[in-house]
Amino acid sequence: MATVQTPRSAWIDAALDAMAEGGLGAVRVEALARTLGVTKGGFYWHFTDRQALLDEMLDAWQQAGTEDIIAQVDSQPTDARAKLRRLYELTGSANSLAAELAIRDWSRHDNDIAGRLRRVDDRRMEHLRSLFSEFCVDEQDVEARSILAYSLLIGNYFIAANHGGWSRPQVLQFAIDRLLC
Amino acid sequence: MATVQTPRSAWIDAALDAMAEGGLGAVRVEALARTLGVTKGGFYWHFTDRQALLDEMLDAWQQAGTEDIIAQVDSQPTDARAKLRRLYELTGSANSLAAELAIRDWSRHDNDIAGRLRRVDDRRMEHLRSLFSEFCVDEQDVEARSILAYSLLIGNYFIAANHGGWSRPQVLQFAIDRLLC
DNA sequence: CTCGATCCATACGGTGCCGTATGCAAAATA
DNA sequence: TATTTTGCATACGGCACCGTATGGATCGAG
Repeated sequence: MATVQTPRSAWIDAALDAMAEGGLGAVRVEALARTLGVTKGGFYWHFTDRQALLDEMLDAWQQAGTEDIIAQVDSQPTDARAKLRRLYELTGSANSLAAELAIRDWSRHDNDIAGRLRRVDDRRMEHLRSLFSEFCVDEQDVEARSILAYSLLIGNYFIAANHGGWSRPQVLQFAIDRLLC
Repeated sequence: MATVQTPRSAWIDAALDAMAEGGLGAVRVEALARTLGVTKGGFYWHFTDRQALLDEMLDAWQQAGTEDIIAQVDSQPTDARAKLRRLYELTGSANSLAAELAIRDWSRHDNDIAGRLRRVDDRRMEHLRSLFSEFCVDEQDVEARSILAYSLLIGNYFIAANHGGWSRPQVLQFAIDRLLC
């Protein structure tokens, strides 16, 4: 076979999946090896140790969770309101947010992770500000809508509540409509 | 000494503190024993096993994170808007939300935890609905504001972004003002 | 003062994981 | 075909934790 059998990216993807399902504690070398159908002998050929995998996993998450999504949203030839609605569609379908809970949890007791998370949050908030600024003049209003919109993005993923007669997508629409006044 | 030396509640408090700082993986019997200045010999006298501690810890969190806060907010003889502002003050100062990230992370791969979390989120959303209903007539508006307010509560704790010239409390005020129209 | 209950110390076996060492087979290269 | 490189298997030592067993110390009740 010309292609690599289980490339680095396979380990990184498996690590992200494990992180999404079981948190940081589930990102175990031997467990990942089992899901990939190999033993950890191969892992330590690709990576020096577990920390190296975690670093590359975080790099991949940072890229996919910010720049990739932002580029996909901004590539649409529409106005800011449509871009914001598109943003909620993308983050809802894609599972790029799946590992976020574990990473945010992780960041509380790891300064390196906290720094990465701050850069991600800053980048996303900056993007939201640029979108809201296209139809809001008051800077305080822009900042308020941005933090509300970002909180809604996070909350929609993290909150498990029911909504009586409405579905979650419906309630999400109500909230978005209110943010886009 | 007439009082118990290290009662069950001491173990539970220590467990919540460890959970808040290091997540579920930090709630270790031997580590808690070290912080309490004893050995795990005492732990296994109070609790049958680690799971029993986790159960009681979750019971305490559920009570403190919902009913205690709701009672404290509703006891004020003010209108709904003032109660909502008070809610943000309480959740900001108290560290009852400190363990939330770890619990939300935990809930993704544990059905028991997911059920507890759903009850907590439902209870909090129900409380928010009752408050917003006091000055909003439209039910969709109430639901939209409630999910936005709850998301903001969660987001304020989970999001690490900076806000340029503004402080986080300032931005929080902007957002709250917008929710209370 | 005795005695039982309460609370903890110490020591142990078992498990799951990390990282290393070494061997081996298939593929690339020459 | 001979040789190197690539990717993984296997086996091992070490560590941290869980849970158990057992003994000891302290305190209140009688």
